[in-house]
Amino acid sequence: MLPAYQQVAEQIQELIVAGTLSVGERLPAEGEFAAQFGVSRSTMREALRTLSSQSLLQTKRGMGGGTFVAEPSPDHVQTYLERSIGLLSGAAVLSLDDLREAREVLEVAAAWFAATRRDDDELRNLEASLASKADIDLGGEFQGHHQFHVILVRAAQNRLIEVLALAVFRAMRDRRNDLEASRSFWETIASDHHDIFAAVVDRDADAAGLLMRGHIARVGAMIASFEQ
Amino acid sequence: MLPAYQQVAEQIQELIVAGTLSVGERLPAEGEFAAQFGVSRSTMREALRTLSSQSLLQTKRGMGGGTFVAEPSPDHVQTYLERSIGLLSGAAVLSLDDLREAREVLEVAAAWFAATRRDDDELRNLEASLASKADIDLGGEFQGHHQFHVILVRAAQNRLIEVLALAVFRAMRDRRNDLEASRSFWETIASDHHDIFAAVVDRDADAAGLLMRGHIARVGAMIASFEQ
DNA sequence: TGGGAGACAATAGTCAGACGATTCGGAGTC
DNA sequence: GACTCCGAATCGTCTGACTATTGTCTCCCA
Repeated sequence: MLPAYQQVAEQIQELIVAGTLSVGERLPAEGEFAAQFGVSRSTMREALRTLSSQSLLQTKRGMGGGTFVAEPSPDHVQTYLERSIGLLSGAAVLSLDDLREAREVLEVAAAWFAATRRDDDELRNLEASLASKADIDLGGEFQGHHQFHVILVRAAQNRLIEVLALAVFRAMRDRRNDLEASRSFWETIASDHHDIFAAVVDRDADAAGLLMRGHIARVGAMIASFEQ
Repeated sequence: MLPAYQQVAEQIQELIVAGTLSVGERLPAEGEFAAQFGVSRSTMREALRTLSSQSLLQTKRGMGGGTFVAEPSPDHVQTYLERSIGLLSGAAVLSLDDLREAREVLEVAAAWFAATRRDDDELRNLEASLASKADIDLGGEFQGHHQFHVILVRAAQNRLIEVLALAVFRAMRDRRNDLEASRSFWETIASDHHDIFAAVVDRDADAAGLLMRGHIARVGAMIASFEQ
């Protein structure tokens, strides 16, 4: 027998997923809603917490407050996914190779689409994230190194690929963050980014994809060697 | 000011993500734990519900029960992702093209890896999911049509790509399920699956990838035409 | 007449305490 | 030896009260 709060949560979730409750709609006040389901207010609150934490609901306090059906948000999904991949990776359910392959698949495609679809704004932002010789000289790691990937993936103009790619990318970055990267690591990255950028400028999708593939393979190999 | 249950939940989540609390570890009983954080038991329970619903914690009733740090599970992530993509798609945050492209990217890669890595067991299962002439004659839709993709993606031997690909695939399938598919739709699918299967048998990764790309493009186009 | 202060109302958030339900293990019995 | 019963630990549920937050309305005063 499932606990009541879980049964209630499932019923409400079905109403949301099926669209019976529409986005932005306000649910009855906790006490009233609890009565409708034949449970106490505390049980109802536990059910509501369950759904709020999954970004299906949203609560506001005070007069005119209440519980509302939340608008689906790619950002929430990305955050959740990033954390989950991090945990799975930490628990060795996912190997570094799993992450590297997934990242390659997603970001190669993103590079390909970006080369096809980029506009001038994105091109400017992309260029700004490239490392100059001086940045590298300062100490190795440069500020734009992750920004480059973020902008590139967004330029692909596919919100789903963006969410998946960035979640994998960030999870992989967090895994590397504990490690000491050499200066040549950063020089390789900076050089790769320049090449990819050039291909995107030329709208050469195949080249952009191939260069991204090589880039991720190199970065993956270096991270793997650090972990030894 | 964030509610207390949310603050407490965040603190506990940090302990889990940072690994201070390790997988399988048992937390203090609710009352005791609440006292440690200086809140009431109800507030602590709301915090725990928040984390349980994200599969970070797991509770067991009865003697020897309690609250435990849950083992990260790809299945939970896949379920959550599938539902989220469905909601985003329903709310028009993601277009059918977004889904189709993401699916193409992931499943083409999966087909490529599967052709390289498949073993004999997977080959047998894959063959069993192919439609016979008789299946099609019966009424169009055949049982194995989604099973084929599931087995193929698993044969790619990358749990992360599997989770992402199946979530996208299932979200797209649910979107189609409301529609009436013609008989030629199913015949095309059956024929494509046969071709892909042959390439996987031959360990011809490039062919498998190309055929899968064509397959998904065709299916996507047909779904798009139904939605008109 | 305009605006600010303050009361009011509706709502979620928090608390305390009690009792019920579930589960495990061990004692006792047939 | 197996079955039954009992007790303890824990989560699950309920009740009722109080607090905090926030939007609105009213009233008074400049």
